Amino acid sequence: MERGAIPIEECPGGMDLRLTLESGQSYCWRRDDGLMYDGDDGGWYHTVVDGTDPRSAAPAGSGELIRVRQHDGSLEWESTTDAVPHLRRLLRLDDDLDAIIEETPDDPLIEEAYATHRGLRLVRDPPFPCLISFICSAQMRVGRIHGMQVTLSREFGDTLEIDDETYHAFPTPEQLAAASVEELRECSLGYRAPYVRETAEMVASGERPEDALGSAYEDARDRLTRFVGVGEKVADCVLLFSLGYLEAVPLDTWIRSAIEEHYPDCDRGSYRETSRAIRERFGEHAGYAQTYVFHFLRTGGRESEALEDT
DNA sequence: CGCCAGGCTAGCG
DNA sequence: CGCTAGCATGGC
Repeated sequence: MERGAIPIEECPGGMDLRLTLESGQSYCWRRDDGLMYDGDDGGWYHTVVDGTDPRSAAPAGSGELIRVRQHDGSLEWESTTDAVPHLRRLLRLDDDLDAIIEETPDDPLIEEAYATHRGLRLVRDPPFPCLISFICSAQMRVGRIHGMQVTLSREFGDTLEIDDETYHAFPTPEQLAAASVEELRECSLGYRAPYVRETAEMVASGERPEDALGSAYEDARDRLTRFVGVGEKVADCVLLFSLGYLEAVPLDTWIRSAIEEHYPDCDRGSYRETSRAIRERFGEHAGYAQTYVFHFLRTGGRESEALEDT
């Protein structure tokens, strides 16, 4: 495997890998020890990325393994390829956190969240895994959403054998579309199983989530809701955590309670209008403020400690 | 046991 | 349009 390191100084505004990968925005990374939300700084995370153009008829098993940990002032990586461009893309290492925080409107809750979890970056997950993982997220806890993605990868994804270790890629649309609803239910998907299957079929037949790119924000959100199991909230998650719409603010139960408590004037009844009001309040990079506030509220304002298991 | 979790769909008025 | 019942599953 190739190896390398990216100094944290090259990440404007800093970087906290554990916060970034365990704050409930990405379900595309695994800890080596199999546990999320536990363990010390310095642990290794890994993911498998497409090694080929997704539009080509790629042969199975063409994925690239990327392993990374934060250690000694840098992001150390090991990979079957040059991981640097992948890490820059997936972890948004070029985002200037200082500038983003500076441009955010003055607000006590946002400022406390930024101060507590400094170094948390948004992610740029691959579109299909992001879409499926947030379809699975409906009425589900963060730890279990992660477990569902692990199971889906193990049951339906390609297998990579590297240095006597076994890694699983997230299943392709074709692989998930070929699964039966019963098989998906056995992965503890519950009533989300038919949603996942039907959406996988749609993507396999050519309607891809990344086709929303280029549309204005609300048009892109409307477009994503064509997928089965995708409403406005899940669409916002895909826009923010995969497609780079940094103004998206997913209105989940935590943010709704924050609106009720801290921004009651932003509650306009409908999702669309409340979304407009809170985006106006949070500024140009509203999605960054949302992600910090979400994690801050979900962890009860604590700086860092073990949260949930599985 | 009841309640809740990064909600959505279908069916109603 | 808006409103709501029903929906699987597991942890506390």
